[in-house]
Amino acid sequence: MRKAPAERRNEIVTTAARIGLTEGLECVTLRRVADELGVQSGLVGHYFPAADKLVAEAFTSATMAELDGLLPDPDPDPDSDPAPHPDPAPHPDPGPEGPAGSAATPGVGLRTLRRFFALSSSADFDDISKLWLNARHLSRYRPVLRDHVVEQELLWCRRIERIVAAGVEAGDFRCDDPWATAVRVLVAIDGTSAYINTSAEHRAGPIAHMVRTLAESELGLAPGALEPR
Amino acid sequence: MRKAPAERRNEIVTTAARIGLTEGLECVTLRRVADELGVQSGLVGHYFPAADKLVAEAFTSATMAELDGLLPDPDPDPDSDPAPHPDPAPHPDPGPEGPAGSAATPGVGLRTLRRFFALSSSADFDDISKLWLNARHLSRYRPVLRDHVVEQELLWCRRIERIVAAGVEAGDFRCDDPWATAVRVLVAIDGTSAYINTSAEHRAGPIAHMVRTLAESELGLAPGALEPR
DNA sequence: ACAGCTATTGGTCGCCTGGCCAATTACCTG
DNA sequence: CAGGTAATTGGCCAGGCGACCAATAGCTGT
Repeated sequence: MRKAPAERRNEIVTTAARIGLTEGLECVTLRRVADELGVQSGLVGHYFPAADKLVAEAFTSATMAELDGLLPDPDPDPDSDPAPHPDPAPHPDPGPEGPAGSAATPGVGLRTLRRFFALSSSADFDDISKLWLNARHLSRYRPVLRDHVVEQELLWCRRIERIVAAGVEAGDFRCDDPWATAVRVLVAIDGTSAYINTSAEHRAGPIAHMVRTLAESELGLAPGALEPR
Repeated sequence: MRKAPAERRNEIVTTAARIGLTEGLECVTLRRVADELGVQSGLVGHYFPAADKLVAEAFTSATMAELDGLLPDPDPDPDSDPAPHPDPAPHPDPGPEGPAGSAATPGVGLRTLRRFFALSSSADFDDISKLWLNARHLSRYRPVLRDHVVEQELLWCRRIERIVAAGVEAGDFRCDDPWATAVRVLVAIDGTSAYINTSAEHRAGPIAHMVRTLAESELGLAPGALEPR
C-alpha cells in the first residue's frame, strides 16, 4: 500500500494523463484519480495541494509521451539517454540519399515526416486531437495549464523545426525559414483536427491531403513526396 | 416584471449569448443568466427545463449574429427579409468588373472576402475564436450543443461557398470546387485561431498572411489580391 | 369586477467539486 | 525491538451546479 513518494506521485500523474487523454481533462479530479488508483482522495490532494497543477501535469505527461512516439527527435540532446528512441523507419534500405549530411542521416527527415502525417491523419490520433482542443480551451480558465500548453506547443513546433532543418542540411528539403514552416504545418494540423468533436466526417474529403500538400509546398517537394510509402 | 413568454425567452437567450461570448459557455448557467436579468433562477429553468438547450441556443444566437456581420450573404433567400443586410462595401466605385454576372454584382465577392479576412485577423475576432474553440470542445460532452455547432459549421461553410460560387460566376474567381475551397479556408482560419488562449502571440508572424495566401491560391487570384484596400 | 391562466417567486434537494485536517498506520532507523 | 517520521486514511466543510415544486402575483378575457 504505502509507496515511495516519487513512485506514488508518478503513478498519480500517469493515471491522470490516461484519464485526461481518454475522457477529457475535466474528468481529471482528485476523487476520480484516487478511485482509479484505489486510494483515498485526500492522498491525491496531499501530492497536489492545488488540483490545477495535477491537470496541467497530466496534460504534459500525455503530450510528451505522444510527441516522442509521433515525431522522434532526429538529433536528441546528448545528455539525455540516447537509447529509447525508436527508429522512425526500420526499413533496411537507406532511401534516396542526398549529399552526405554532417549530422543527420539523409532521408531520415523525409521518412519521419511521412510517418508523422500518416499517423496524424489516422483514427489513432483522434484522442490527441481531442486532448489539444480540450487543453487549449481549458487554458482560458486555468493559468497553470496554460503555461504547460504553451510549453508543449513550443516543444512540438521546435521538434518539427529541427526535423525540417536537419532535412534541409541533408539536402532533402528546401526551406528558408524552418520555424515559420513548422508553425504553418502545425496550423494546418490543428485546423483539420478542430472538428474532431463535431463535423469531422463532413469535411474528411476536402481536407484529407491538405496538411501533406502544404508541407510539400513549404519544403520544396514534389506533390506526393510525403505520401506514405 | 411579468413579460410575454416570447419576449422573455428571447431576452434570456440574448443574455446567455453575451455571457457565452465574453466569458465562455461554461459560465452560461441558470443562476448566472438569472442574475444578469435580475430574476430568479427558477424562471430561467422554467423556459429551459434542460440547461444544455440554453447553452446550445446561446451559442447559435452568438454565432448567427457574428456571421451576418462578418460575411453578408451575397444572394439571401427571398423569403427572409432582404432589408437588414448591411452593404459589405459601401464604397461608390463598383470595382473591377468582370462580365456582367446573372445574379451577383461583380466585385462584391472580392470585397466581401477582403473585409472578412481583415476582420477575422483583427483583435475584434478574438472572442469569436474563443467561442468556437469553447463550443467545439464542449460538444464532446453535450450532444445538444454538438448538433448546434455542426449546424453552424455547415452554415458558415455554405456562406463562404456561396460567396465563392457567386464570385466565380461573376468572373472574379477561378475555382473548380467552391465547397472544398470553403472547407479549406475555414480550416486555415480555425487553425490560426486555435492558439487564441495560449501562444497566439508567439505565432503571429508566420501565420499572419496564411489564410489570405491560401484563399488567393484557391481562388486563382494574384498574391495580395485579398489584402485590405 | 371577477375568475382563470400562467409567469414568476423562493426555496429545497442531491450531487460533485477542491480544500482542509486530525487520526491512524506503515515503514525505516537507531 | 522501540521510536519517530511521513504516507495514508476518513471525514468534514463551503460553494456551485441542475432539477424540481408549491405558492404567489399579475395579466386577460368574459
